[in-house]
Amino acid sequence: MSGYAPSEAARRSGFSLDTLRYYEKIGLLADVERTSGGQRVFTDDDLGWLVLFRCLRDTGMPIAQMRRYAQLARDGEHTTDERHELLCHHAARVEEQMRLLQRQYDHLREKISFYERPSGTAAGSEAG
Amino acid sequence: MSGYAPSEAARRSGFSLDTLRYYEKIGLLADVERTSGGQRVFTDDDLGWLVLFRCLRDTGMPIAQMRRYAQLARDGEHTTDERHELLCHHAARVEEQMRLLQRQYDHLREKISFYERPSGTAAGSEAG
DNA sequence: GCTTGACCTGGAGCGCGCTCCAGGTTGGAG
DNA sequence: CTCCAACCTGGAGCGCGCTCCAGGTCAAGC
Repeated sequence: MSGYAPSEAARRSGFSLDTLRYYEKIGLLADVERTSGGQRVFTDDDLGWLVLFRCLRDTGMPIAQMRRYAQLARDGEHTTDERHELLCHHAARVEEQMRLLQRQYDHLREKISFYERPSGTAAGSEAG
Repeated sequence: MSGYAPSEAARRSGFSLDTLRYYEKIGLLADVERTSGGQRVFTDDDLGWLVLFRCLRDTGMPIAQMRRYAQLARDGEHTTDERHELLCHHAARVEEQMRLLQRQYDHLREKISFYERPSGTAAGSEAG
């Protein structure tokens, strides 16, 4: 149930081995277990963190902020308010990001439509 | 109507002066006009390109691909099919990007909800 | 016991997209 | 004519997030 070799953790999380080591090195993952010989053993809990990191990374959170979040979580229950706030601020940024992406996607689609309509007028400057 | 000083072009495009120079240096902007003394003069057409570059950049297109598009446009009418295809492929990637962003945003919102619901069970591993 | 592939460490290197700098030139206001 | 802010060039440097490397260790299968 728990206790994954590095390669298995990489497969399940979608992060590379190097990235897993890197995340530990910079303090995103802390206290990763080891075998007596020193090889890493990832738990389900670690995997849960990795899922969260993927979510935050895919939504554009800088690593420094993920570190902060992880540190707060390690600091205990009394940091829940701050963690909550951190995630909410991030969510707001993501919403803005989604709006911008949608807007620029619409521009792109409009641009594409000029290549598809009969052969008419070139509306915006060059690049028709 | 046309003929903007660098600072004005920067203001209107939202790119920094350094970025405008950089874009010219790497061949995104070509044949930017100059005064007799060598200072740049940006045209409405240049501004149009910059608007396009911002759209492509904001949607995550790598600069190498923007260069390719710009070069094709300079190469003339017979490249319209290829340009169209390039933009369509990019649009498809943007759609995928939007889906991923939405999915991860939903995860994030779910995570946030655990901080907001009464005080119940910690569903996903740690980081509650 | 031996082999072999997965794993370890510390540290250097990379790819991207700018950003900054030094040292010199330009050009419009007064 | 003088001044000074805006501009020029070539090239170095940066911040991010990994990614790769050398040289060595571990552990499961035969």
